[in-house]
Amino acid sequence: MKSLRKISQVLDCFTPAEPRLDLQTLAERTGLPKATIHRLLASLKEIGLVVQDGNRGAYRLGLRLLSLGGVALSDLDVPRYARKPAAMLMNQSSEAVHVCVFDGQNVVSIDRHEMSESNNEIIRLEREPAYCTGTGKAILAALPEDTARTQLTNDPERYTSNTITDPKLLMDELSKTRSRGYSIDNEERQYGIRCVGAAIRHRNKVVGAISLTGPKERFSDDRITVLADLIMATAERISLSIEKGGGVNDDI
Amino acid sequence: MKSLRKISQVLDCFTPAEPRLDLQTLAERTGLPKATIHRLLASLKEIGLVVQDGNRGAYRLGLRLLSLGGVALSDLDVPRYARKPAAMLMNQSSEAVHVCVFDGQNVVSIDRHEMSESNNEIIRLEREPAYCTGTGKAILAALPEDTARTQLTNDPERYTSNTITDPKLLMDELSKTRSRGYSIDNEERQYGIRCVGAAIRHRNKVVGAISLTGPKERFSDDRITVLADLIMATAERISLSIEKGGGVNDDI
DNA sequence: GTATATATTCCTTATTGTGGAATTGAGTCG
DNA sequence: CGACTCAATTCCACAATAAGGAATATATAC
Repeated sequence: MKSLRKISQVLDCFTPAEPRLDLQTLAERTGLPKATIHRLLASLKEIGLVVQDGNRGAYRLGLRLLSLGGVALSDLDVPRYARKPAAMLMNQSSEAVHVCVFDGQNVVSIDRHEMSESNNEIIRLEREPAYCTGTGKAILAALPEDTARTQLTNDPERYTSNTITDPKLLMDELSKTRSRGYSIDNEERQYGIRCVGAAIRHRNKVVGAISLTGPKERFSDDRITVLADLIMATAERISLSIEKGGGVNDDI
Repeated sequence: MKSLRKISQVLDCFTPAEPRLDLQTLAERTGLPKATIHRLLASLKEIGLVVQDGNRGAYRLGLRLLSLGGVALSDLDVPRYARKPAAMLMNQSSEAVHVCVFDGQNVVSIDRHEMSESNNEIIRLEREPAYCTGTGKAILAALPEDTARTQLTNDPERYTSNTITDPKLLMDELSKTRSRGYSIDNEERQYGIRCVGAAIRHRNKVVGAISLTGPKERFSDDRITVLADLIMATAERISLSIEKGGGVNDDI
């Protein structure tokens, strides 16, 4: 179904940074003719995946996507079982905790626990790039090698000078991560920010990951070793409780 | 685009209660031939909106929907501005608070504040039926009459003996809600549960709603009057802060 | 009031989706 | 272990449907 691939391209143009786009921009970004995009958008509007401001205004994604996403999420065990251990981990470490789910294709951040209750940011249901985040790398490392390689096909974007973009080096990094048991993000996504992450498993398959994030000043190599133990213990506890909880879900 | 309508039908089959469906079930529910659905699912799988267990297993919605939903949500002001007032409202009333957003088509519950920190349930990003919930009715009542009528086309499902399913009666109920300034859900969605709700506006357009929910024992008619004042004040405060916050979003 | 930029509609062609029927594969029971 | 059953998957001839260049309508700027 060729048109669906076009639709996918169109949907991908919308990002949290640019949630509203006009026809022209969409045409430029996708390289598709305006008439085509217009028709696609009209159809997407009809089924509620896209909403248009006013009658001739900008287009944006519809909330139906959110409720459908809620259905996808409700099927997973990770959010349920990770919530409390994640909160505990935050208290133990005094650092920000992130929880991600993985359904075999996407790494999505679903929960965040922070010490400062400023918390003026809503939970970000963002798709995280896998190759340069604590959670993402933990997940990639826990995948079978060839699956991981597949995930790395689309060429990685560089965010900082530390971002590992060479697929070969990335595979090496994953193998290091694997033997270590935890992942490290050393300012690969954002300058000044380091992470430690570990995979959450169910029936020997990765279903998510958990990570600690903080400023590099607090995340010295030594402290990372300490945090790594906490993270791995937490990930292990979550994995076990999913297993015991009879979690029949997350079966990828 | 005819196939997109079919895709919409397929996606709608998935619910939190039944997040995994096999081809046959989908064929029965949609009334479409299996070959057609199979092709649609293959395409949906390709773009990550649907995931399949193993190679021949059940289908379920992909997390890409969640990240796309996150983009849709990130564009709205309500979650940002409603969070704190909602928490305050919970403390004032000692009842559970719900926050919904509305993008002109969908009413989606995005936040919930409860006293009991048992909180073993993740935020439900569920689509709420509009015609029988506190938030939904508040939103419908705040819409222009004809828009509201349009929203009520698809025949309402009956959840309890109190559910108002007759479109005519619903329109009356909305007009009552409008003059009252707040909505009441009197065990219309679930036996034993009552709600009071009020709309959140931006530039004179509804962009969401907030509600208090509780057991009917605690939600006597008298108490509802008291809670209604709280709810309306909170909704008003949120509306104002969106307005002042220069919220350029939520412009429907 | 005119110019310009942008969204929208039109219309013909051939590309693409359609779905009944046949096939393949996975369990299951004797 | 081999036949049976049930569902998922693939095939393919047919026709409906999406494609997209060009024309038109609408909003905004000047």
